[in-house]
Amino acid sequence: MFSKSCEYAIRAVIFICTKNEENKVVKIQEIAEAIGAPVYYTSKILQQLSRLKLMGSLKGQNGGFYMSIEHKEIRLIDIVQAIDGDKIFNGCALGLSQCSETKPCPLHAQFKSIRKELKEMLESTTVLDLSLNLLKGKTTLKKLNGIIK
Amino acid sequence: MFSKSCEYAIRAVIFICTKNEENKVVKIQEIAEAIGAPVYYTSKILQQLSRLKLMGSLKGQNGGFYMSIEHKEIRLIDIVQAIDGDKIFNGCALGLSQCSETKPCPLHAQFKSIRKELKEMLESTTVLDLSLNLLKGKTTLKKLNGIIK
DNA sequence: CATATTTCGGATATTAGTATCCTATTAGAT
DNA sequence: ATCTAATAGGATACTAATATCCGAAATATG
Repeated sequence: MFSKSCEYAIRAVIFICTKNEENKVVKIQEIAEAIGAPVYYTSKILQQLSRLKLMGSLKGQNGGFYMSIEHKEIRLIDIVQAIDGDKIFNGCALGLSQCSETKPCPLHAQFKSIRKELKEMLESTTVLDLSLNLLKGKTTLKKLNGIIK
Repeated sequence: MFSKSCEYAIRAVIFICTKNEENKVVKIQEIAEAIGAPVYYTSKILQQLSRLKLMGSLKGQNGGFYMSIEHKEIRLIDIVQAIDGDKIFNGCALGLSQCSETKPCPLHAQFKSIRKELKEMLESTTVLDLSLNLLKGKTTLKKLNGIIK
């Protein structure tokens, strides 16, 4: 569904949200460890998100990544779009470039509602929503057990 | 969503269905040309499906691939599963191996109905359904224009 | 100011997916 | 029987995704 990069990105933003109350920054080392992803690779992905202003970053000592109040209102679709582009909800299921409403591929109709539901879900879900559920213990992220005091 | 291999596979089976009335076989050359896919690569994929009895094949002169009446009743899910496995409808959206109903990832609930709809669609759609729509001109496949007499 | 610590960004390595090539095998046609 | 046209299958090449490495830039701290 999503690329591995995108999975890492989503897991990372959720984790950062749960960790940083009032703009406290989280180091890449801690993030990668917490979400079970390779450190250097994760750093590349977060740099990308940072460049797009989907999260904040601070260089130097005591630096790291953070999600401000505004960042926490970011929708999942923005993260997905930043990393994977929009082929998931816009591209043809059979990979046909000319597929459209007027020239539909054989699966076009069947995929329509699925795409729609997926897109609406990604549009309506904020990073904050997900991080709150995580903090409440309703959901789990790799190695996150124990951060809830 | 699907791998390129899987896209080719689905396009191919649909095309073969539209072409072969009463078990007439279609050559790989014609199939690949019709669906706009590389010949050798497509042949590998169809060999895979043939080995799994998801379609038939005949060697030698006048050989090729075909879909018998029984093959036409094959569900899309069987093709997808054969090529891509079941991670699309069973795997965790965030790539977490331990994600489950009791230990859900932060996106588990949101994805539940999407997965379900996708799976049900793939389970209920037969290759024949899709090929019929194609023959009726309701849908289009690359370069298929003109085969409808 | 110097140092330590962190992200940034360019370069490289590894792996998996996609694509091609070639020989063997099969079976119809001559 | 031989020849020809097709799939089968092993081997190889190419490409994109994933993962790692390292030096540069920034910034807090002593």
